[in-house]
Amino acid sequence: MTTLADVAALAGVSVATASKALNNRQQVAPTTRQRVVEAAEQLRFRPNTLAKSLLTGRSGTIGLVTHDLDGRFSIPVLMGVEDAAGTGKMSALLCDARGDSLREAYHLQALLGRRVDGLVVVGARPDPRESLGRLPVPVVYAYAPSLDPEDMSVTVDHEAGGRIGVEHLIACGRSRIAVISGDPAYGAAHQRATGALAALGAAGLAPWGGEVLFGSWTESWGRSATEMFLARPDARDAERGIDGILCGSDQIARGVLDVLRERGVAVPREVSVVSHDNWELFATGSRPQLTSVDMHLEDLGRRAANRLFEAIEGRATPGIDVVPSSLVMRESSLPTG
Amino acid sequence: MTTLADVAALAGVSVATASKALNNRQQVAPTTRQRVVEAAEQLRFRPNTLAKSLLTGRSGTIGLVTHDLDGRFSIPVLMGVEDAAGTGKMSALLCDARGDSLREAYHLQALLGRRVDGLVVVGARPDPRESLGRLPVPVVYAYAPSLDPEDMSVTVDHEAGGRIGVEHLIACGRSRIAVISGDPAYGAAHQRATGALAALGAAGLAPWGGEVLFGSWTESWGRSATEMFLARPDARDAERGIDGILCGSDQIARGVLDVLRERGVAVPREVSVVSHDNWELFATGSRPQLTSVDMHLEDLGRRAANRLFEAIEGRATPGIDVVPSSLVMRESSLPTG
DNA sequence: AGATTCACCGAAAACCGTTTCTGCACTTTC
DNA sequence: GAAAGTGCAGAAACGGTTTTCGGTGAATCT
Repeated sequence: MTTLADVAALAGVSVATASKALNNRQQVAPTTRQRVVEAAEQLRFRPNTLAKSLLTGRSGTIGLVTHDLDGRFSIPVLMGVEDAAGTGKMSALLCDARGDSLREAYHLQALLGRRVDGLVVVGARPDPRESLGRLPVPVVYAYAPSLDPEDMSVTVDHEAGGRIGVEHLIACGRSRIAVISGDPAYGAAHQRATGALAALGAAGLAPWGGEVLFGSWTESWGRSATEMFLARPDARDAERGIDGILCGSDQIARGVLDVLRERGVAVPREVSVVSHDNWELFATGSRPQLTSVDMHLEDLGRRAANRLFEAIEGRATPGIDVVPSSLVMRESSLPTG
Repeated sequence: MTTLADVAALAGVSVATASKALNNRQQVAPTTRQRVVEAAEQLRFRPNTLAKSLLTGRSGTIGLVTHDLDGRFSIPVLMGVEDAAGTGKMSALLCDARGDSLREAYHLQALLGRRVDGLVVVGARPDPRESLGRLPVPVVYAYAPSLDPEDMSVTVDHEAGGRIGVEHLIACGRSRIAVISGDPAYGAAHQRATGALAALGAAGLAPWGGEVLFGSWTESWGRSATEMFLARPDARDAERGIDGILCGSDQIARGVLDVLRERGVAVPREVSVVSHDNWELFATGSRPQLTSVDMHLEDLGRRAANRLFEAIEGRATPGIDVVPSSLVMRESSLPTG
């Protein structure tokens, strides 16, 4: 690897001058600058970031600790962070703790040893997590917020997501709306349900069947729940039957659509279906394509990164930042007018 | 951040002794070593990796350049690399070039500036890619091999995958096997088909319908292809009809299953279905669950990383390393006996 | 007792590549 | 001929780790 000294030697100047020439500083004659630049190109000189880090005390790297790299939700967040870092001359060190706090601690130590300027911790699920406590560098919790309100967190507004979904169904002229949520062990399942119930209540409605159903995030649960609904005597009644279903995830919706199709229920004419997550592959692969609530996870990742960069600059902003969701409309819901 | 000097001061020794104590060197009395270790723990001392890197010329980091972070196939490879790095005291700097060679070049420069010890380049699709040429550090191409045979590459044996799939169907007692491949723009689509045809030929068979169908990797194509097959007059003939289908991907298989189900074709009794990729979510969410060829991508990533580490140690091994696939059996194929 | 050996430890320097501070020489201007 | 400015080089600093070398004291040997 060529060093600045090599460049300086080739250009016939001192390292000091070479440094100034390459960094567009004053006190260098244009011809000299030119000679240095040419020498640098000729030698394919790349300044050693590590050495600079020593001077500035900044490594220009952030630690990216994830908990389910193979999961559906971490990746978009990661992409957002990586994108924000790349445009800001920062690089991200990737670590996968796989949900294990021991692995997390191990990676944390390794990252601190590398003198990362900050950390983004991406949770495996949206429920709040234990804080890492005071660390020598700022930390932003993404997706899963920290339990400590003094920490910086960026997360999703699941309640608003549920509300948006129902409001859209109502706007489609639906009023007998069933709600099939996901795994009750997840806070998000409840929050989405709460938002949905709030929107129903605001319109003077109650969920079809009287209550929200909880199960799991799977297609299989979507199928079971739908069969349970259809088993009720008034399910397909023209006046009192279901005319809309809000699903806790695209996978659930996928199961729902399968059963509706099998039973000859027309979607969206007879029943409109709206789901959460907007997982392209599921949402566009199904028949009909799914209207779904998008959490804007990549945006969430970008925000997390930018907040971290601000904190590194000394402008920390404690508290939870909530990224609003929005609806992506497709065929499974039929908007009126 | 605490330095070695702080630790030495607290332990009442010199930095030299503290260094020797913490690095298990000779010339330190056991009691002294103990004092130093305790002081280090008390102060949460983490040696500055950057400072050491300057001395040794090794940064202990590798660059991880991916081309579709949100894609299905990069992630498992990434996980494998990250896992191998973590156990080997290395860290991975993540970059997403998003299929753009300009972005790739930019990230490459940034990584070289950070003095990474090596690079793993993960392709977006399995087709061979342009070599990056001679770089000051070793490079391993993962998933998408390099066109230059002197480079180090680790990739998938798609032909064997196709063979394995057909051999399994034959072992299930099937002999009238249709092959629905994916996007013909992908080499993998052809290689999988070639392997399938070879296995059929070895058993004295030809694909049902006379040829392999190419389309895209989508569910929609799986549905269309199946409908085309079923539209033939002898499709469901007891003697000459289809009794097995090999699909180019789980998504295609998903579409295939949907149509078979709609048409009342029993899977696996009447027709056995085998697919590629073993994407858990698709393979286990379908009815019946899919038998699928697994590419062992995480293993591929681990191999790539380990080969890179060997190259960094000076033991480079040019050439293409092919990771064998294997079958994961589920309900969609009915093994006999 | 005096000499020798040895284990243990500390001071100081080297080291990595870059930036920046300080000062010197030379030129231009009044 | 003094003052001001320009262009450049030398050397320190950055933050650690490691190494070299020499010194201390205790134990062993003569």
